[in-house]
Amino acid sequence: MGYRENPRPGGRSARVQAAVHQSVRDMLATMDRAEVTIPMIAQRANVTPSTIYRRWGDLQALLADVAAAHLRPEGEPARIGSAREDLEAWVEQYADEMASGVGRQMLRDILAAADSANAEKCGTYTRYQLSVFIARAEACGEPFPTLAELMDHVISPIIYRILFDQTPDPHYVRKLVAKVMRESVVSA
Amino acid sequence: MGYRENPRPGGRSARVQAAVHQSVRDMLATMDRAEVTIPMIAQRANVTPSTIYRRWGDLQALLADVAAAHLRPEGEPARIGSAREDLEAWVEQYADEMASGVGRQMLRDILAAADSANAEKCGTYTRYQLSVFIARAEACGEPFPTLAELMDHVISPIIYRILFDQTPDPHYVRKLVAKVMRESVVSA
DNA sequence: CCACTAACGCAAATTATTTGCTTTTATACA
DNA sequence: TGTATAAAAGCAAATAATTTGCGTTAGTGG
Repeated sequence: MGYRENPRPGGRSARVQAAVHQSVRDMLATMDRAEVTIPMIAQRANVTPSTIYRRWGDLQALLADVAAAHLRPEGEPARIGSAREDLEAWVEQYADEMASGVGRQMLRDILAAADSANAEKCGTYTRYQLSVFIARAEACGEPFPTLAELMDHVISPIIYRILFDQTPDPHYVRKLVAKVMRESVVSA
Repeated sequence: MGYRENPRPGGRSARVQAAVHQSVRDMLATMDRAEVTIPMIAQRANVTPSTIYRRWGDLQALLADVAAAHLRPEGEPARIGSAREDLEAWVEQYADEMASGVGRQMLRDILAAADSANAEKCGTYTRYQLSVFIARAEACGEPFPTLAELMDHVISPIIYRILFDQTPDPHYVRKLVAKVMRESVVSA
């Protein structure tokens, strides 16, 4: 009865999941989110609507699932130079992606879902990425903010602005990073 | 054809709006959000479903409207002592309310709506409340953070935690306020 | 008091969702 | 290799939500 969280790769279930996810991405790219329906997604994915209803429950949950999958990091963030430079580059790209139309919509879909599992997942992704920079800095003996400081004073303000409709521009993002770095130096 | 944003008070339209809002609040208090439907809301409000569909569009939008109405501040925040004390008390209550089950759900409803007008409204409410503390501090010559500092380093982290499922506890909230106050003193 | 129109009610038509039952298909084990 | 098993998919009927056209009501301004 229960659907497994991570279907065995290559199985039928995995194929259906991939087809449905792809279908959702296609539709979101083509048309307005408000006119996307489960029957349409099902048709494009060559699947019956009831399959989607049984597996995901409703549109909200499906969209949240697709969004979370998209937001999952591919690997470790790029290494350019110092941990600070790496962080700056990463945050700037993060802000850009989240503030884009698609990114914003994904955020909303994730937060709107009744089940907060995807939201948690997202937070975990971000914390993981940041912890990589922290580890690098530590390895070099470079002074660096803590994870909590980065989450509270860099990530949170960016996300807040995006959600409440004030796009964070690159200059603003750099200022946030600069500030948190300055404080970490002082306290070190 | 168009529905006016603020119906004339006392008119039929205003009565319908009040009845529907009340109905929504009643239902959210009684039952799970997932089982609330427009036909049910309509019945309890003694209104036809089509009235609700025509006026609000869909459940998301209606819930966002109700939530935004609930979040609108009643008046100026309480005056207890210094601006700092006032701020501390207010933020603590703000965090509590937003982190509660109902508050969290309202936040989500507001953010999930296709139209971001309600989200913006909410942000404006918060900024307005904070600006009152700033004005008070200025009147007393008390050093105080700027609006941007408060939004970025107090409000944003609180909201982020709530949305991504880490309830901010009172101690954490006090620390945020303490930190932003400390910095404002340094820079003054 | 009358004309005007935004907003509502009603009901039929459409569309989405749920559900019981059947069939398919991976997988584990003989 | 088969064969048993169970998870997940398909199908179709039943239910529920949404949309829409049209007639009615009730505030508003003349």
